[in-house]
Amino acid sequence: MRHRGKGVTIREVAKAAGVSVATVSSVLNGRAHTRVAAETRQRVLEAARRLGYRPKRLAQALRTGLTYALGLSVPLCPDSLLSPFFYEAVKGALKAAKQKGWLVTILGFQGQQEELALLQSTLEQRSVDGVLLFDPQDDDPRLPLLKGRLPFVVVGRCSDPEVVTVDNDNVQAAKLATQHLLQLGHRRIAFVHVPFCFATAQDRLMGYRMALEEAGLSFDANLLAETEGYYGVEAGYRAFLGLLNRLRKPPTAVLAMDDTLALGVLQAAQQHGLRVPDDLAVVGFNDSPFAAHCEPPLTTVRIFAETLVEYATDALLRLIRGEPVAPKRMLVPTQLIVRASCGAMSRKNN
Amino acid sequence: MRHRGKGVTIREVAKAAGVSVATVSSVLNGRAHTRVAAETRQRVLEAARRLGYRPKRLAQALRTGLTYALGLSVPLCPDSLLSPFFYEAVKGALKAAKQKGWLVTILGFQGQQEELALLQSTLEQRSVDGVLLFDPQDDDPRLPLLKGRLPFVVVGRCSDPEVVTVDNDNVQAAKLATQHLLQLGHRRIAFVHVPFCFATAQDRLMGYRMALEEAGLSFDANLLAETEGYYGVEAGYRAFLGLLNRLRKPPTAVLAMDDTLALGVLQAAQQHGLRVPDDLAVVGFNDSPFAAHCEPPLTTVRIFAETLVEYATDALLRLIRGEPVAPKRMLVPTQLIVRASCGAMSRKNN
DNA sequence: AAATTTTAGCCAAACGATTTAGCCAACATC
DNA sequence: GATGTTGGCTAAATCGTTTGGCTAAAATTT
Repeated sequence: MRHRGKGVTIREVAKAAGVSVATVSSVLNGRAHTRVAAETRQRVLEAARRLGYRPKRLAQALRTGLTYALGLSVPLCPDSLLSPFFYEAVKGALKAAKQKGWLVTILGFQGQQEELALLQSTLEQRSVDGVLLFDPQDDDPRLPLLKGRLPFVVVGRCSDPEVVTVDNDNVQAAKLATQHLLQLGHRRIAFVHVPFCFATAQDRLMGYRMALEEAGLSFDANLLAETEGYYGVEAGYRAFLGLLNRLRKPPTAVLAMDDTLALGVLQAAQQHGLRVPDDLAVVGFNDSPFAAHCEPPLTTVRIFAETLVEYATDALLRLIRGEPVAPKRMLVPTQLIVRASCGAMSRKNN
Repeated sequence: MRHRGKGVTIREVAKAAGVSVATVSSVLNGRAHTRVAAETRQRVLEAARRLGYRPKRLAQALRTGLTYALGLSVPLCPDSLLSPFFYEAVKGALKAAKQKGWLVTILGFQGQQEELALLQSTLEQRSVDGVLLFDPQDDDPRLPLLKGRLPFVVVGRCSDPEVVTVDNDNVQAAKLATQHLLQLGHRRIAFVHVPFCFATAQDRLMGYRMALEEAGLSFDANLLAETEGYYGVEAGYRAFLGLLNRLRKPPTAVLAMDDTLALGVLQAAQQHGLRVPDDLAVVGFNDSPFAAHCEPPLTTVRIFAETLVEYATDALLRLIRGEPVAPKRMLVPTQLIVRASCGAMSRKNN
C-alpha cells in the first residue's frame, strides 16, 4: 500500500487568489521588502485559509537552508543511570522547541567512530539547523565537527569561552550541601566523586572546598574517595569502603556526587556497622526517583534538568536566528532537599 | 556570524566525470532502469569520491518524498517514572535506525490539543516517513491521524488487528512470575495493578489467572488491589495498605505490576509488621535500576525495552519500504530475575 | 544493405517553495 | 512636459536531486 498526501501547493493558492506565487509567498512570510496592498493581502490570506494551505517544510528547507529541526547530541551509556536526566532533557527541549514548531532529533553518541560519521553527515546534510551538545569531554571529537559549521550550545561545561554553555551551578550546589553538613556540626566530611576528568566533579569539588574554607576548615585530600570510572551503586560502595579501610577514624559525614553513589555509601556504611544518620550523615545529588524511598530517605541536591535544557534550547534558537546571546555562560541554580539521611530530621525531632 | 556549508553538487561531479547529472544519479543510486557502461561507472564513482560528494538529503527528500527520518510518538508524563523505558526505547530505535542512516525525531505527546496539531502538521509535512506509536489508548487521537497517511508501528497493544504491533509478552511475564511464587508454595497471591484501562494491566491479569488456574487454584478477585491511577511508590503503598485493611488474613505473596509499586508494597508491609520475604514474598516488574538495591533486593521481571523497540523500528522500516511485515503482532519474551524479596534465596540457603 | 533491436547515456521536466530583478502605472517634483 | 519616485505586482532563477522519455550509435537480425 502506497501512502500519499494531498498537499496544497503555493501555486494553487496563487491561482485561487488571482495573484502570482511571489505575492503569496511575500504575504505569508511578511517580507518587509515587498509591500502588498491591504486588499490583495486579504484575498491571499483568505484563499490560503480556504484551501488549507501549509507550506511544505522540505521545499522551504531546500530553498532557504533551514530545516526547522534541532539535534540533541547525547551520550548514551549502556546502563540507564542517566535516564531521568535524559528524560527531563528531552522534555525541556521539546517544550522550548514546539512553541515555534521546531522538531527535535536525537543524535545518540556512545563514542563510536561510526556514530561520529553519522553526526558529521547529519551536519553536512543540514538535517538539523543547530545542535545541543550534552556533556562534552575536554577533547570531545564532536566539538571540531560542530565548530564553524553549525550553531550549537553546550549543556554542561566547555573550556572554550566563546562557546555558549548552560550548566547546573555545580559549585553552588556542592557548597550548599557542604554548608548544610557543616551547620549540623560535622567537621570531617568525605567527598565521594567520579574521576576529575569529568568537569562536574571538578566543579563540585570546588564548591566543597569553598564551603570548608569559608568555615575556617582546611581541606584534607585524604577525605576524597574517587570511584573507578563512573556512577552506580556498586561504584559508590567500593569507593567508600576503600575510604573507610584507609582511614583510622571514619568521617562523620559524606557528600556523594550522585544518589546512586550515595546508595552505595549507605550499603558500605551498614556493612561497617555505621548507622545512618546517627554515626554517618549522607547527602547525595540529583534527587533520583528512588531517593525519597531509600532507607533512610536520602537528603540530596535537586537539579532542574528540564529547565536547564529549556534555557539551552532557547539560546540555541536565538543563535540560529542570528540574534546575539547575552551571557555566554549561564548557570541554573539547584535546590537542597532535606530528608532523613543527613540527620537534620532527627535533630529537629529531638 | 553566518554559518555556511560548502556542499559539492551532483552537477560538479557530472562535469568532473564528463557525463550528465542523470548518469551520475543513476550510477550512485544503482537504478535498474538505466544501464551504464562499466568504464563510465568507474569514472563517475572516482569523481564522486575525489570531490567528496554526498547527496543532499533535503533535495532528495523534496524529489522523492522520503525524509529518512522516523518519528517516536511517546507519551511524556510529568514525573519520570517511565524514564528508564524511554531511555532504552530511544537507544533501540537509534540502533536500528542508524544502520541505514535514518534519523530519529521525538514527537512528544502529553495529550494536549496543541501537540496533536503539531503532530498532524509533522505528518502532513512529511517531516518523518513513519512513526513508532508508543502505548496508545483505545481511542487514542493519534491513531486516526496516522491511519492511511503514514506507515506506523504500535509499541504496546492495539485493538485493530490490521495494525502492526510489537509488545512485551505481558501474559507470559505475569504467568512466569506467578508460577514462580506458586512453586515456592504460595497459595494466596495478591496482584497490585494499575487500572484495567491500561492494556498492560489486562494482559498481566490474564497471565496471573492462567498460572493460578493451571495450578488448580481458583481466582479470587478479593486479592486484586487497584492503584488510584498510575505507577509510583506512593500509589503502591496506598493500594496495598488498602488491601491489607480489607482482608481478614494477609496474602503470603504479592505480584506488583511495577517495581515502584513493589517498593510501595514493601513499605506498607513493613508498616503492618510483615517481614519480607519471611511473612510476605514480593515480586515486581521491569527490573528498575533501584530494584537490585532495595532492602530486600527485589525479585522482578525484566523486560527488554531496547530490543523491543529495535524490532519495532525494523518493522517500521520494512513497512516504509513497502515490504510486507510477516506477523502483524510480535511478542518479546521477558525474563524473571530472582533476588531476595520472593524468598527463593533464603530457601536455598536453609 | 536495410531494418530492427539493444545499449549507453543525455535532456529536461518535475518537486514546492523563496527571492531577485524588473516592469508598469500613478504620482510628485522642478 | 520631462524626469524621478514609489507602490504593487510578476516572471524567472534557484535550491539539488530524481526520473521518464528520447536519441544516437552499436549490435543484431532479416
